[in-house]
Amino acid sequence: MNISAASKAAGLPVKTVRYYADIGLVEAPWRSTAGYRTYDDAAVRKLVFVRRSRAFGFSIEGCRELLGLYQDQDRTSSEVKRIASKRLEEIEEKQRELQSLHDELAHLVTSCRGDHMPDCPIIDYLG
Amino acid sequence: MNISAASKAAGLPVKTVRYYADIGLVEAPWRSTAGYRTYDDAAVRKLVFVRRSRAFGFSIEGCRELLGLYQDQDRTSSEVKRIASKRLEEIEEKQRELQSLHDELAHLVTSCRGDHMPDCPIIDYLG
DNA sequence: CCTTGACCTTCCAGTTACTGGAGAGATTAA
DNA sequence: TTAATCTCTCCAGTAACTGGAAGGTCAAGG
Repeated sequence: MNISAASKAAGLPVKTVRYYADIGLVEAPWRSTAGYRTYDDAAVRKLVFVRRSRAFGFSIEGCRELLGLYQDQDRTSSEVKRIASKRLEEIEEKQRELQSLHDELAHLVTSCRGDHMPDCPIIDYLG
Repeated sequence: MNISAASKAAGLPVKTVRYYADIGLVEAPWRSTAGYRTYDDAAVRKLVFVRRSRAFGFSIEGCRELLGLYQDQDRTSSEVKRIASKRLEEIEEKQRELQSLHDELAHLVTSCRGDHMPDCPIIDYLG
């Protein structure tokens, strides 16, 4: 499988697949005589794994760690759960931040008349 | 006021204040003979304005736009409200994303036993 | 056999909003 | 005078790609 077939199969842009190979996250298992990256099903599965992990907001380094566990027959589910729980806490922290941001901004937007006059509680609050 | 005094007054790192000057967001009104940036209260107020805007998640360009309105006597509150509402929608969109991410990941984490065995629904889901 | 077009390669630059550090000049206190 | 503390500019790095240039490869059609 050349890179474009692999990228389609994995649901990732070609550029990203190449990038993941460059940083040693998911390397192409072989190169053709012309130097073309050649992927097999196992490599594509790793790419999909990374795509899904990224969708959960794991960093590249987090993906690297998860991918290591994915391929490790001796892993324990507690290791995986620990990493996932950490990410879940980050998400919850972000949610709390966004919630207070939302409430504050929503309040300001509501209290702004939005007319042709310059007076504005939003600007007042920021200034 | 030299840059460190201004940065303390504005609640921003010196590096950031210099950066804002470099990109023409909030420039120092004067320079000393030695070339030191010199700030006055009005400039500090602008820096504070930018800090608060950034805290709401506005991009630098968004801050530039808001700052323009802040200093524009002829602004209308509807312009401000439009920009703030846009940001509010972005926040709400992000909240929805995070919520579904959270629910999905929380479900996986809950269903993982987290023991010494390799079997793990989280890994299964990602792979 | 040749050409055309799609594909592949590497390398470099740009994105966002800073942050860190080097090297050098200015100012201030002891 | 000297040491410490500013301040300056410029360069590089961060995260995770993305776009583009310049050039090699391959398969199909004429």
